[in-house]
Amino acid sequence: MISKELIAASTKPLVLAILSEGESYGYELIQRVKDLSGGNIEWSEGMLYPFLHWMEDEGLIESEWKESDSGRRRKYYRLSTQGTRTLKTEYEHWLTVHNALTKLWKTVPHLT
Amino acid sequence: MISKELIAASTKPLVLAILSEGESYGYELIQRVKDLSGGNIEWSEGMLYPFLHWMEDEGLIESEWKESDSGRRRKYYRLSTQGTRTLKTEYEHWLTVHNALTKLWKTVPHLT
DNA sequence: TCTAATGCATAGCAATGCTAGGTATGTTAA
DNA sequence: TTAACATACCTAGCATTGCTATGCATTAGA
Repeated sequence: MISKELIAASTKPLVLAILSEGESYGYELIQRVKDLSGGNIEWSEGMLYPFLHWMEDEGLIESEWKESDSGRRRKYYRLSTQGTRTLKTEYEHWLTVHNALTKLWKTVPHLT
Repeated sequence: MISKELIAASTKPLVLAILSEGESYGYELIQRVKDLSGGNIEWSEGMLYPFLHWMEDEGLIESEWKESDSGRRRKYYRLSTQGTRTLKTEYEHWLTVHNALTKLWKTVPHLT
């Protein structure tokens, strides 16, 4: 069970990176991340929807209601210019921390 | 400026990994992490000390007051057996998330 | 026609992060 | 001498926030 801290830290970069591939909507994002992580990352709707609203308020993503072929209405999100920039800094910050951790892990016996 | 979410997610694995090299104390941990990260990760004392107390309560680390050669008293921490186990699961969880992110980042143009 | 899956939304409060403030000692420079 | 800085640890207290729990609506399948 992945800690809520790690979930909190990875949600923004994950959403931004997925949307960089093309538009998507809440429900699909949840499943995409579950798939990508082999079932280890499970977002709840109550966590993701408010977060998407917040990201939109921050100008990182833009939304549009659309009718899917099934007739169901979905709120599609896409990256804004600002979101694309933020994806890059999120990537850099993650690597900064990852590199610090990697240096340490290398010296730990029986870790890998 | 690294987000508080990313700081929160990385503090536990960083402390555990540093202590796996040998005992250390609060003030030194703060500097060690600053060094390791090229100055990008700056822990505050008000954040770290309560966290170390919490880790000790959880049984991840053990402490001992000692007199340093300079005559100053320091509270030295070392990994417990439980802490060593937790270091391993923290490592695995981090990699799970890191791998999911890496898959996505590979397809993003101009990211690297 | 009942259940499960899809799909979005938020009130409300329990939990918590960490700012801001405090204590104390050793060292260096003026 | 003594001021200033670095070292070293601690916590009260509360503003902030995460997300559980719940609700609504539609479509698919059994």
